[in-house]
Amino acid sequence: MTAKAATNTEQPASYSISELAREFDITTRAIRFYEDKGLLNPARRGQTRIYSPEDRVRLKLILRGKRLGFSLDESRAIIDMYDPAHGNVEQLQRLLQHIEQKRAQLNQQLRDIQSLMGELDEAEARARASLKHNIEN
Amino acid sequence: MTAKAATNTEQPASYSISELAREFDITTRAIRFYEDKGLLNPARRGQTRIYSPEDRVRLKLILRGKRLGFSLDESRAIIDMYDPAHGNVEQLQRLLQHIEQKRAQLNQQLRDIQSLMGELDEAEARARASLKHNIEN
DNA sequence: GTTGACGTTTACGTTAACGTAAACTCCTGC
DNA sequence: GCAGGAGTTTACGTTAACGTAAACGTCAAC
Repeated sequence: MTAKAATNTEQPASYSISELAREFDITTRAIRFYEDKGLLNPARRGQTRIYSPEDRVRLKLILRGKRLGFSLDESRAIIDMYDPAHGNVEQLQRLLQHIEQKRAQLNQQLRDIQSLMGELDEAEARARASLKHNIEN
Repeated sequence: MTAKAATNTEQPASYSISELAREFDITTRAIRFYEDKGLLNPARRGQTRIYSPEDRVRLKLILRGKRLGFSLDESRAIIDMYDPAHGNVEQLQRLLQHIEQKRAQLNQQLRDIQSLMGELDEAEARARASLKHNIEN
C-alpha cells in the first residue's frame, strides 16, 4: 500500500457556500444564519466565505441535530463537546454532566421511537385489514 | 379473578385542565392551544373543559411527538393514524404511505441517535482523560 | 356578600429559525 | 467595457408555539 493509495478517497479542500447549500439542500441564507448564531466560522478570501472540510462536518452535525429536534443552541452545545478546548477541571465536570444529560435525552427518544414504531405496526395492520374488507365488498 | 379484580388499576374517569397541566408539567395555555389547533376536543360541562382518559392519551402522544421534534401538525397526522375513521380505499392507501414515511423518518432518527451516542462516548473518554491529566499536575 | 381558587375568552407579545428583497461588490467571458 | 453570475450586507417579513395580561364568570367557604 503506497502513500498515494492511502490518500485515495478524494475530498475537496474547501467549499463555497452554494456548494454546501446544494449538497445539503438548504439555502445559503440558512448557512449564513448559522454563522450569525456562532455555529460556523468559515475563513474568508476577501469578503467571500471559504468552508473547510471541518466546517462541512460542523454543518452536518447541525443538520443532524435538527433531525433530532434540537435547537441551534443545543446543537452548538453538542458540537462544543467535541473540541478539547476545555482547560480547567470545573469545565470538564460540567461537560461530563452535559454529556450525561444528552445521553438521557437520547435514551428517552429511543424509547419514544420504539413505542411509535410499534404503534405504526398496529396502525398498518388495521389499515391493511380495513383495506381487505373494503376490497371484498 | 373476579370482575372487580380485573378493573383493579384505578384511573380517574375525567380530568380538569389544571390536573393535566400539573401532571405533564405544561401550562393550561398550551393545552388550550393544542385544542385550538385541532389536536384535542374535550367535552364541556357548561364552559368548563372535561378531559377523558382518551383525551389524556392524546395529550401524551402530542408531548411524545414534541420530544421527537415533530411539529403539532405532524403529531396530529400521527394521532390520526390510530382511529379507524378512514372509510375509502384511497384514504387507506395514503395512510399506508404516511406510515411508511414516518417509519423512514424514525429509522433516520435511530441512526442519528446511534451516531451521537457513539460520539458522546468518545467525548466523555476525552474529557475523562483530560481530567486525569489535570489532576496529575 | 365578598374573597379566593379555578375556569373562561380575547388579544397582543415573544422567540427561534429562517425567507425575501434590495442594493452593492467582484470576477469572468465575450 | 459591460452583462451575468456568485457572493456580500442590511433589513424587514413570516410562521410556529406558545407566554402574558386583561377582564370576566362561578362556586364553595368564611
